[in-house]
Amino acid sequence: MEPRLLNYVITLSNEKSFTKAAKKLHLAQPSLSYQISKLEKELGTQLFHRENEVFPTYAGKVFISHAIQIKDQYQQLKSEIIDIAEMKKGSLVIGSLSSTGAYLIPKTISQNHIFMKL
Amino acid sequence: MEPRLLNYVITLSNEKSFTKAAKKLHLAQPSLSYQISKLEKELGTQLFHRENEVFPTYAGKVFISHAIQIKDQYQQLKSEIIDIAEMKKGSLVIGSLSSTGAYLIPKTISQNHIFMKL
DNA sequence: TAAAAATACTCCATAGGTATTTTAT
DNA sequence: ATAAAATACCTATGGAGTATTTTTA
Repeated sequence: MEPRLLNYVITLSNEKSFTKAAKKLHLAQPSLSYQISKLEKELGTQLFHRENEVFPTYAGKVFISHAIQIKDQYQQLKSEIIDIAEMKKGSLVIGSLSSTGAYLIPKTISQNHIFMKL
Repeated sequence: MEPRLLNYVITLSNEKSFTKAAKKLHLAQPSLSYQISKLEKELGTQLFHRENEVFPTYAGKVFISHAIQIKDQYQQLKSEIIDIAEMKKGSLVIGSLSSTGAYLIPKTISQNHIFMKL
């Protein structure tokens, strides 16, 4: 169950229509129908009622509340890693008084296990 | 980035070897190498050092700590939904004194929005 | 009867496999 | 020289598209 699917469910719940949700997701309507029904089969329960409106079942509501959390965590993961990646490319300039700095800076760096590329 | 991939990273970090991790994951070694390097390209940073041992970079460590949390949440999501699915299939027998029960039970059920299939 | 969802099929992207080469000790 | 990772190539599963049918209000 990929995070893409989580988004399908969340969007369908907001739009209350396969056609509208598919449009928002830049997806063909049958593709969305297929993914949702495949997921429902996998879980062994319906996630949505299809009556005059499309709306989440109890299981669907539980699914959605988790889905939102998982989506957030993915987002956090990605942005943290990207920050680290950018950091590696950047550079850090440290300034200090020459008298104390000449001794203290190398010592502090080495004691804190910072990897240096000179 | 599918949850399957999260597991690949976690396992590789534990096994400290592509060959061993691939075996644990019931995967061919080149498939694992491919997935990891593809992920590293996508994120723009290495997740593992490949020296005399395979071990996570700083970015790798951050990734893994998030990955574990996300995996857990997926697990929770799945088991909660499956519980609900099973519940639907089961049945609940309610017993009571006939005098009070005849009046109180239907009233209580209706007031609590429980769906009944008789 | 007119809309929205489901079904049937087709195609293509990519995950994963096997064979092989490269690298590092 | 050996063991492990990377690369090259191939196959097949399944995600997504178009066309169509079914359903329901």
